[in-house]
Amino acid sequence: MNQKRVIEVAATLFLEKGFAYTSMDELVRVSKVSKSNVYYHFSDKEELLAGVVDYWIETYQRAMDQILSQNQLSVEDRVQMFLEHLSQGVQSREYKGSCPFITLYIQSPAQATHIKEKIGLFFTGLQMKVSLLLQQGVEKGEFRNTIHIDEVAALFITNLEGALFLSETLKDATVIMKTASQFFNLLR
Amino acid sequence: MNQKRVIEVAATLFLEKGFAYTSMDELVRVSKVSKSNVYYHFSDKEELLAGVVDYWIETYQRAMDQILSQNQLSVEDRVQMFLEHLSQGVQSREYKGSCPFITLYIQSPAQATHIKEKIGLFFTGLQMKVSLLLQQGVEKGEFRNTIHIDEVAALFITNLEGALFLSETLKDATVIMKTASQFFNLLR
DNA sequence: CCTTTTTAGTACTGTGTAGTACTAATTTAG
DNA sequence: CTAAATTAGTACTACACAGTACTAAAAAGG
Repeated sequence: MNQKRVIEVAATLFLEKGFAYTSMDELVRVSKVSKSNVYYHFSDKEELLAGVVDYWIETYQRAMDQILSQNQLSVEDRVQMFLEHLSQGVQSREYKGSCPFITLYIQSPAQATHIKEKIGLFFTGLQMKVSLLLQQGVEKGEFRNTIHIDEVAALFITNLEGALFLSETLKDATVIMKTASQFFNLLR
Repeated sequence: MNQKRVIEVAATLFLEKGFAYTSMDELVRVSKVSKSNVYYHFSDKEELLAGVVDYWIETYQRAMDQILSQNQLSVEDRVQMFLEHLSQGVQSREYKGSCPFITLYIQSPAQATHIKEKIGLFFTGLQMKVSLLLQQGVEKGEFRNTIHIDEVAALFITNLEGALFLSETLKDATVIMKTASQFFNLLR
């Protein structure tokens, strides 16, 4: 079970200090798992990074599935609940690594192509989920039926990612909720 | 004039390989400027990074001022011209460092607070410029006059930054134009 | 022409850090 | 009970890389 612990510690260290600026020695110190044991589970630092990416993907996937499937609520309410959840995470990390995927993607070494691909796949999957949500919203009459679902879904995601990043640079998590509510405003 | 050359070479190396993954030795090799001369102009690597950030800020500021001030064109046309320009840059760098500011911000060492602040200021300045543009668009009747200028300006920027990042992960620059045109669609 | 600035070259230092080697204890599970 | 998996500890290696020291030649500028 040390493997899990190492990943969890690395997951926050990589966000708060950066992948390149986090040494294996520090990971050992913070996680209190012996170095030999760390290398027993992960052949090198890059493999650990891959594990961390998987960790964040699973974490976010779980949170999304849990919140977004509450079909009794309006689409906008569900999305806002999820964004509130994200917003909390950003603040609890003190605006470091606001979006784990942006942070890890950009900090991955150039040769770690499989990691970048993994993150790319996550976003294409995300796009499909958002499309389904918008579809629901249109059917329920929440949004006008003249919108182009897939394109607007892409717009939602670009806005979300940009909002997460800007919340970090501006140290202000409210942009996440504010820009989203403007977005929904424009869909009515 | 070697100072300028060093900055220009570093500006692209830092985007394409990453700040932490670009060694001063490689910079010396590529720029063909002697190491002693590099350190004559920049006291350390972080100061060079600051210079690179300034370089990108000036570059983008110039491009924006030049394109966005063509008042005879519609707001949407001007913005689309600018985005086309950005899109070219992304493709010419082969989807590495799509948005220089995201890339440099996230790759800066945690203690480089002045660099992060500089980028934060750039974005607040950008927000004001976009607000003015939207104002113009409303006055010209391009956009409906019920929109909340400042909040929608924020939405535009978050979308733009997100689109730049996603274009990198998806290796598809068209999201930049596509999401922007959806955005303008929603403003009419 | 003389002073200051900019440039080059070469060799070097020191340190941070990823990863290894090896032994041995402890835990898990069949 | 036994074999395999997991964990710890300690010491070590090898190397990349930021930054320095020093000398000296060009260039620029007044």
